Amino acid sequence: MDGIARDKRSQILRAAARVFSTKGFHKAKVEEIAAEAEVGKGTVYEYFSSKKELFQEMFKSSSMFYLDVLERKLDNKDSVVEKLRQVVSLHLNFIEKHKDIARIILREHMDLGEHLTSWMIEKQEEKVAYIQKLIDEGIDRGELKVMDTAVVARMFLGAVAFSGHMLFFGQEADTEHLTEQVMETLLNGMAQG
Amino acid sequence: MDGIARDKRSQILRAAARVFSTKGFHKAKVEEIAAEAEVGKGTVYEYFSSKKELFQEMFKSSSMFYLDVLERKLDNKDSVVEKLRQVVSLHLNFIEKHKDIARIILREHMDLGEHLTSWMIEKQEEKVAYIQKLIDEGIDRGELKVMDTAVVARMFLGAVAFSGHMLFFGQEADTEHLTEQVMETLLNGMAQG
Amino acid sequence: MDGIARDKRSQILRAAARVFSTKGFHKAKVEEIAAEAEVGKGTVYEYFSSKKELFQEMFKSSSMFYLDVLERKLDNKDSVVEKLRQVVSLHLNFIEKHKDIARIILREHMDLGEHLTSWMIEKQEEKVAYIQKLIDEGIDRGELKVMDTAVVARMFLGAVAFSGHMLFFGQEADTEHLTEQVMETLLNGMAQG
Amino acid sequence: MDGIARDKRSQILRAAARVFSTKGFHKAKVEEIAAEAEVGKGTVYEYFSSKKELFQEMFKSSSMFYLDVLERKLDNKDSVVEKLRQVVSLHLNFIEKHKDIARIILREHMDLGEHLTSWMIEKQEEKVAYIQKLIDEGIDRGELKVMDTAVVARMFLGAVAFSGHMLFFGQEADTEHLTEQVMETLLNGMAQG
DNA sequence: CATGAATGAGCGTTCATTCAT
DNA sequence: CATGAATGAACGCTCATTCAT
Repeated sequence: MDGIARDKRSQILRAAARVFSTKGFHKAKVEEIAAEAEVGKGTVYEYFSSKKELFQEMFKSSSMFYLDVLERKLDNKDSVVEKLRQVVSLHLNFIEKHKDIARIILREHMDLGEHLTSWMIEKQEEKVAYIQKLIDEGIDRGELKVMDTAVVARMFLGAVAFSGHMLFFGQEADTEHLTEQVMETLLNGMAQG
Repeated sequence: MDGIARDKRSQILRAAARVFSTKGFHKAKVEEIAAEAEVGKGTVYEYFSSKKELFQEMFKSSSMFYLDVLERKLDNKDSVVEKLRQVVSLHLNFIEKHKDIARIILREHMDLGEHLTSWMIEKQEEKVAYIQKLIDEGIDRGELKVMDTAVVARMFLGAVAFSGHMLFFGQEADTEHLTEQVMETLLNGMAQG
Repeated sequence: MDGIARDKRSQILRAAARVFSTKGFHKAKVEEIAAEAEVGKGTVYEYFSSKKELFQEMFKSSSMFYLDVLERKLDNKDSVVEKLRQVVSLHLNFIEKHKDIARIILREHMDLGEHLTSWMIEKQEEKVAYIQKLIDEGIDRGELKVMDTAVVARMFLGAVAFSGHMLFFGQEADTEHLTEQVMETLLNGMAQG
Repeated sequence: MDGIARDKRSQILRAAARVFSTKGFHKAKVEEIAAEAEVGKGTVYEYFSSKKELFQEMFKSSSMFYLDVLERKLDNKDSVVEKLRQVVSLHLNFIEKHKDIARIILREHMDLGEHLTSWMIEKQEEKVAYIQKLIDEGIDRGELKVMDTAVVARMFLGAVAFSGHMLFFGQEADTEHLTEQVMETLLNGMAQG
């Protein structure tokens, strides 16, 4: 009655992550999530007022976890380049380890109604802002070139996000190597000479 | 009796693009698409056997148009770098001009049932393959460094796709400038010196 | 433009018989009947005001044809027993030759809305009345026993109708032999001695 | 909370019997059956996966009930003639008491899609086989004449089924008397002397 | 708190019927 | 007369949400 199960709420949250990531928001049935969580259908509504809220909460707690790990690890890095490398590495390792949740984060552009979408766009913009701040810092320190950081921050995230697809579809599954490839290309470019 | 209305099929296709891009697949009602196209609900089913097929056809014709323009413009370019620049430029201009359709293409990672999703992933992988081929060619010609082209092709597309978000959310709306920024960063990297 | 096709009306009627008998009333599509008749869908409505009317007219003309043959053949028979034998024989031969239409007549108890049903019940009661009259005549002539003719007329038709199922499902396909069996049993009963 | 309402499932089944028998399969609306059963539309689908299944289950449980009564009553009869008389009597009494369900069993030749029809034909053929076995037994015991039992079994059922129409349309409503009439005619025939 | 039976709004789809050509 | 493109009323079914126990 404790230990693994801890409390019903996170039990449901974990089940939701599994089901939503497999089926997507619309195809996922509340009943199935309840079954997966080994609780009654009604119990889900004790903790979450709607399917939408359940999704948001699940997404929020996943992201939070993700961002928590990120910020903790980045604090003890000096060089911005190192920090960026950490972002890439963490992102790819996160995907590798939590394919469930990752599938959702990769799908961040999902089609969902009004508030939900705007809330997710907000979340995404937060991430952009975070990276942009990092790049700005890198320019100040002379580590990075002067660039349009708003654009480059988005490119950075896009490049990292799509490179993560390799872990799903590609044969390439070594996150270490993948991180190097991504950083090398982002830092020094594709051009010869 | 001609001109604007042209034929019902493309009338519906255009309405579908507008509605699907605004509401997403699941929230879009067939009835609303019909109303938007100024035809009866039944008429939609004269031309498309299901909502799913309507979506696919709309998506297909949009993509086709996009890829058509792409391939035509790329043929008369010599340098691979120039070709890649064209890819970026066309992508961003396409977004700028067809925000409706673009919203959908940007959402390419949507959650849709079985076949639909797999079909779209296929489409995406085609694009990856196309870019990868281009990069391979660039390496052969000595224009680009030796890289893991599978990874870099994805990064390239991710960087371009996300940079396009600027056109929706950012203040930056000059595609010319945006293209330069993106290419400069991708070719020469972010690192100083 | 003449000869086989004769006129559109009967062309449609024949197609209707084929399609209705194969699919039943509800599963039959007006469009399919039109196609089968090699006319446009709209043309059907030139001759019949609704699907229901088309069905009725088709049924009516089939029954009429059936009853016409019946009455003509019965006039030149003296004995009532001979007349009843003719009824059985004609019924079974009609089934054998026009399986299409027969399938419908066998299904006379179909589920159809209000008027249609009541009209068909009327038709059936007409047949009952006809047989009842025949049996009454037979009793008057001393050929048949005194019986509750209302009941026996129905039994007679029921026995004949169901025996006709043999032609669809059973191995027995010789209508001559079948007629004898049916008449023998109806006339002399099942009981030994 | 018990007694009349018993359980929802049979509540729906009874309502279905009433509505289907009045309107037939196609004209009956699931919503109306739900209303008749005083439950929500969705509740119907808690117990039956489709309208078709609801119909089948209703039909099955009706038939089962009918055949159960039949077989129980027949066991303690010695003479085959008595058994057949019981078949007739039970059939007619069943109709008299359960006009709802009877209307359906009388309509056994209904037009319904694929499986449903074939399943009902099967059911009918079972009944034929049952009667045929009975008649065979009667012949063995010397109670009945030697006849083509496949044909006669069908005739028997047809005669009984159609005689039952009297209870719906005719003035004759005394099942006792009706049974006698039917048996007398079937056993000893219509012919004088 | 926990449950799951009951609910009904909502939507995709069909197809008889109409009518402009 | 003949046509078939266009129409929309109608219905089966799903599933998020509620609430009596």
